[in-house]
Amino acid sequence: MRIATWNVNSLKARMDRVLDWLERAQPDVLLMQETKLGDDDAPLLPFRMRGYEMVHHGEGRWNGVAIASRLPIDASSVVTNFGDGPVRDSGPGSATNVSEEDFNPFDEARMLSAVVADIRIVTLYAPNGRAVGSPFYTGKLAWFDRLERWLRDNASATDALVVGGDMNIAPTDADVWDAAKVHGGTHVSADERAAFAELLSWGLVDGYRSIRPESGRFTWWDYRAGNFHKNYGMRIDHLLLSPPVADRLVWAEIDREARKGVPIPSDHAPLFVDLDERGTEVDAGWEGALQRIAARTRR
DNA sequence: ATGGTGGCCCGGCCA
Repeated sequence: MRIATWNVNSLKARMDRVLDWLERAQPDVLLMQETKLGDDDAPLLPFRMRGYEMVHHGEGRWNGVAIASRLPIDASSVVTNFGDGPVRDSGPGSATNVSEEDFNPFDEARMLSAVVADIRIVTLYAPNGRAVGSPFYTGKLAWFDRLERWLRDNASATDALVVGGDMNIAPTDADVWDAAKVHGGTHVSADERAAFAELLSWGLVDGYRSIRPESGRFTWWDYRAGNFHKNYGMRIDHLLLSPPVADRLVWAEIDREARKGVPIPSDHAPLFVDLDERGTEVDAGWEGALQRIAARTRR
């Protein structure tokens, strides 16, 4: 079973790239972020024609998250915005921006979850934060607090769980091209990294890092200044796996090819994990599962 | 050191 995540930076603008990638990479489940669509504009039919159901949670002009799956999505399991109610409409004709004082990441379409193949999938688009210490940064940290509370209240690390997406956090200095150059900025601050570490201490495993120890592997590169070609990037997109899922992990990869070419693709590359075909029931072998994961993880 | 690019939709915001 292949589970992927990709910040597509406008699903409308990237439709051809995304559909081509589905054909090439054959993910069973694709978590998407920054679709920049309202739900009424979600392109359900083109995905359906390729065998993928899609659930979408959007607001119009910005943000927007989705799950596409060629395994059945349990419609009764869908959760949006941490179950906290509707998000704002940022589509045409609506207010186009909010002041710092009015910024509230919970007004925005950043969280969608559904159960697929007995695994609870969570697709996340974390706030960017803009500048350390700004209200947007404070809101980012509050948003991670809400995520952690939602996990505590609605899930257990003994559940089969994949929490993925554009987290906008590079967990360690090995996840950025130059720690000195990014020091002081968002994505790498101590508080953001603590929020990420909190997810791991709750019980989630960083799927990619758990089996890929090398530095210099990124999921995002700024469009500007030829950063992609210089590999000036950050590993800010993640697939965090609860132990029953992590125990099935056989491979993880970032498809850098998808960041290349014309017309220009998203500034993020897709990340995927491959799981073996065992089920996710590990009750009988829980300790063994944890030991296998620990033995495999090299940090 | 600054500014570089690309999405939204058409002036400026957001990443």
